Amino acid sequence: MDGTASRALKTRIARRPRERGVDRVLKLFSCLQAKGGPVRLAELPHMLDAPKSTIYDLVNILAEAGLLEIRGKDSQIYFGKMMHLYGTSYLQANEIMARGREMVDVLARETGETSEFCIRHRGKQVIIHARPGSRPLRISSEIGSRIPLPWTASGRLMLSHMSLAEIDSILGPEDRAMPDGSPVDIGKFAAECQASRNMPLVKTVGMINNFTQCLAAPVTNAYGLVEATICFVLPIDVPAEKKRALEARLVKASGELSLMNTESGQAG
Amino acid sequence: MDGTASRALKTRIARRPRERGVDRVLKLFSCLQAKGGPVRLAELPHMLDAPKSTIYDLVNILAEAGLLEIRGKDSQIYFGKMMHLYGTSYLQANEIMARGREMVDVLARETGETSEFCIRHRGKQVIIHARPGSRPLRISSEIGSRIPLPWTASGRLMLSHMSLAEIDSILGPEDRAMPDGSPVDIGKFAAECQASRNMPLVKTVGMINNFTQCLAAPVTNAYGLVEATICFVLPIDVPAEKKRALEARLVKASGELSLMNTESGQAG
DNA sequence: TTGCATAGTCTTATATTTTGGACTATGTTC
DNA sequence: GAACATAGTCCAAAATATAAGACTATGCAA
Repeated sequence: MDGTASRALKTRIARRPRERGVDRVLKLFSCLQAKGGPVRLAELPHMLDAPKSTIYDLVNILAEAGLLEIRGKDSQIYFGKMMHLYGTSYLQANEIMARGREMVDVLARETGETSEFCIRHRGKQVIIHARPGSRPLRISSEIGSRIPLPWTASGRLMLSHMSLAEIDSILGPEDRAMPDGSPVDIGKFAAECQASRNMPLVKTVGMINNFTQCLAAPVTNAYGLVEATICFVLPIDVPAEKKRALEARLVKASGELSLMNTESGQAG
Repeated sequence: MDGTASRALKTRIARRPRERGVDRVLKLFSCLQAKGGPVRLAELPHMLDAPKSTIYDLVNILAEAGLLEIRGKDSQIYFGKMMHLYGTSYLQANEIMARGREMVDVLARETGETSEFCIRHRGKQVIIHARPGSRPLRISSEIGSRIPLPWTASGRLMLSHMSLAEIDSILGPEDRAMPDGSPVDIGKFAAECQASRNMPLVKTVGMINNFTQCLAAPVTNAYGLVEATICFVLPIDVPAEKKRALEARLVKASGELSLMNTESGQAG
């Protein structure tokens, strides 16, 4: 009506005067996850930059459904029992994830090193299970923490089957800078991803910080796609021999987890 | 405007011409949970009695957010990785639930009997973790299955702190009939609930069917409220001595799980 | 008690989501 | 290849959810 781009504007640009309930809900979940613990209901509208009436309405609906819980006289909000139940259902339907979690526990116990199980969500890797090693050094690997894919070995594995265009479309603006702020060269990064295709193990040394290195191995589904990675996070100065042993152990773990059904090898 | 009950009608009666996105999402989750596994996307509008366009739209949004996953060329829909992550966050914030799950595993291993961990959701109990016993008999205790509260010992415990009015408001129409179809006497049921208050153990024999009995013990939070129950599901003919031993074990487990902080005894 | 701050409820209008249904795409059968 | 079945996309209109903000409730301080 008013110009050339009226349709385009309509899609998703600029924060519109009103936002969809579902979108608000997704942001709410994401926010709670980021916080890592209960948040006061009265604080949520501010945190989400959303109207009070909307948030009170939605939270009540979600709490009624058991996806959220409201606790105490100051109405602390956090995930609810149904969220847990649905999450459990996911695990039951995805054998690979359930076994990955267990494997992390086994590896950490066996080796004493910090072990993680990671998946991809959009342009980031998400740690869905982790077990700290017995070393004093505490490496920041909280469950749920998100790291841009270009920062990690895991990230390269999880993108290894994708084209440059796909990779480019997946990375958000905030995923295109390295920890030191320097921009990611997408072409080079995509090449690294593709180079890691079918590799049993990828290592990055000092990429996130100067004190740690990471060993990552792919966990593939029945179609041969990398669904997750299993990793060790190690201090930079691990003795060479120990490192070699850890690498071998990780590759073995990866192989045990991966579902490489020969029959479905050419199904995808 | 048009009569006495216009406000009341506006609230939730009759399926309105349109339904809210959030409500559709909740029904979708519930439906997937009930199915217990992936459902074809094209089938969902029919299953949910919802318009195609709406479901396709919502599913895409939820899949993009990682709460659902779309798999294969026939677009199988099921819960996604983020659902699992959020569910895990719930567990981390609710120590009691995490320990309850572990305890079920311990009890089942130790005794060889079917053990369950249950919570309440509206007028039903929901099994959030279960471990089948070593007996041949398979009792229907799938994780996620829902049973009306009046059918179980657990149900009585979980309502034990409530008044008749509260109990009445919680039970939906479908929760007011026993397995044999006979209606529940709410007054009598509420009395039974209140009688189970502070009981370390409640038993029901042959209530759901004639072949099983159930032992249930309360798991209370820091405020002394019953947040969950831990149970044994046994065949009707367990030797008396064995039964006594199981009862004792369950009470012990219940005590270990329950958080009865003396300091917060009068906080609620 | 008054005044102030924080929390939560309720109402009404408008901006937008939901919806029906037409349309396209894909695959299967004859 | 035509006819059909199934799956998925797109559009414009109507119905209603979101949002703004007034309002009430609660708690605390002076």
